[in-house]
Amino acid sequence: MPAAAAPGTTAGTAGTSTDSTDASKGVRRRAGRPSAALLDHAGITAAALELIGRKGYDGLTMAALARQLDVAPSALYNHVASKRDVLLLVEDHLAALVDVSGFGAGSWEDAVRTWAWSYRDVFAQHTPLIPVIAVLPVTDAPQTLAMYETVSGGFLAAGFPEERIVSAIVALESFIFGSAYDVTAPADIFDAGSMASATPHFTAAVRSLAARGDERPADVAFGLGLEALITGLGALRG
Amino acid sequence: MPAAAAPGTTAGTAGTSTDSTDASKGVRRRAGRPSAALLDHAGITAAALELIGRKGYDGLTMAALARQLDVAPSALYNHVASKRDVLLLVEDHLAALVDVSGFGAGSWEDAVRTWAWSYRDVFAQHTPLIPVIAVLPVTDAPQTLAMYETVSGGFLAAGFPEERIVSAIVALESFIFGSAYDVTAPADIFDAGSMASATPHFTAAVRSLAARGDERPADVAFGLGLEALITGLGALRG
DNA sequence: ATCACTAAATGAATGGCATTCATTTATTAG
DNA sequence: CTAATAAATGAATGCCATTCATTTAGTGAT
Repeated sequence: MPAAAAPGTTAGTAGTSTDSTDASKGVRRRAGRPSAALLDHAGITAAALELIGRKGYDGLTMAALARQLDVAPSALYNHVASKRDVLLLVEDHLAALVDVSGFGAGSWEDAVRTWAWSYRDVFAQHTPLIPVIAVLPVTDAPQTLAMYETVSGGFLAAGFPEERIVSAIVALESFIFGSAYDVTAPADIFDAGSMASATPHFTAAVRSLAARGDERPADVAFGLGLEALITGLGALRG
Repeated sequence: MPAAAAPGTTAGTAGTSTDSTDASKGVRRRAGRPSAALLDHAGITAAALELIGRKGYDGLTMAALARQLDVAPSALYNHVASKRDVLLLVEDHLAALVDVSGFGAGSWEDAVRTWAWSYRDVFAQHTPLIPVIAVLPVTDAPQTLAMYETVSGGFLAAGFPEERIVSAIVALESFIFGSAYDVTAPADIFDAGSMASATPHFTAAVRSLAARGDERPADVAFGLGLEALITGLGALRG
């Protein structure tokens, strides 16, 4: 509270006072319907993404988001019902970044490879969304739905029996989500510390993994699992 | 604030007043060191688990946990540094529930099957822990470490090259964590709603899955992926 | 026995958070 | 011209984790 700018109690006729707090640009409307709406889903999504990029998910609060948009926090609730809705907007935006171009182009195996790696990479940057996505009814996430449609089409074209397609995709997705967390895990996550002597097999395994350390451990594990899934699931084709 | 019970400002000599608010049993010490400590890790863990079981993770607040233990919220901070620490205690307790008995008994494949299904089942009931586990340094989670030791030993005995063991376990774990979310997903998660006509392949696939609906979809997907991983990863053995 | 120390409790802040609500007003439809 | 509405405001509300000064009961050393 900089200087108690006497903001007109319950809005007199005071008109144009420049915005007080600290928002950059300057003059803001005091209330009422503006000539063009300040907020919409696209703007909220973009602001949320910028905020996430700058401050991370801890910095994504409704207040910060409102500040970014030069608007009062409560104004957001004219456009989204809850913070969860904001996360859904972000999620659906990200779904469009996943590379599904392989389906319809090369082999099914290569298409899955491209899709899975890019899917993991996108959400490794956004792990706080994973608990949301995992339980998200796809209904109100059109881009996400579009991704599923392309992938399903690819599986169908590759000869998968229709009733196995969703299960196969879910299995891959589960692996992808879990693997996204790995990417963000600290390097020393498997350091047993003082208990190392009590866990000889595990400690040795961790050490010998670290020994040959050109590729990132998370990438090695992901590659290993993904190839296994591609081979195993591919066998379901008719 | 029930009736402003005049709680003795900064603690007079008031002695024995029975606990006011609503805690059941009755007389509680007013301050100072009790004859035996009221709190320890085991008690906190047990209380947290009971609370989670009764109210879910939303009900697990430091205040509720303290109430459960008939203690002031701030007292918890003599034993844990943060709420995250409480979640770690819970996680480590759950790790001990995972069935690793297969390792050292039957085949490697069966051991992995038993382990993976039980691991998934345990954490499907506790998905809010997954983001915590996934980044958890194992150091201060002895039961979790014990699980890894047993599993590593099983892989080694089955002929896995040492430097592949951690990667293989991580791949399986990633799949398990991702799959744990599926179990809790709503049945209609893949209902495309009004957009169904725009996503014909996907919609058809969802429908044909639902058609043959004896087994839970999450279980079908998990079984499919797990068998693929077992086959694929098993091929790494020397 | 006494005394200093310390572990373990208290309860009263603190600051941040999402969300709600009565109110205001510019624009638009009739 | 007027009534309705969409979209903003800012002031609560209630919940949350966490901090802090303070108190006190045991414990170990002298």
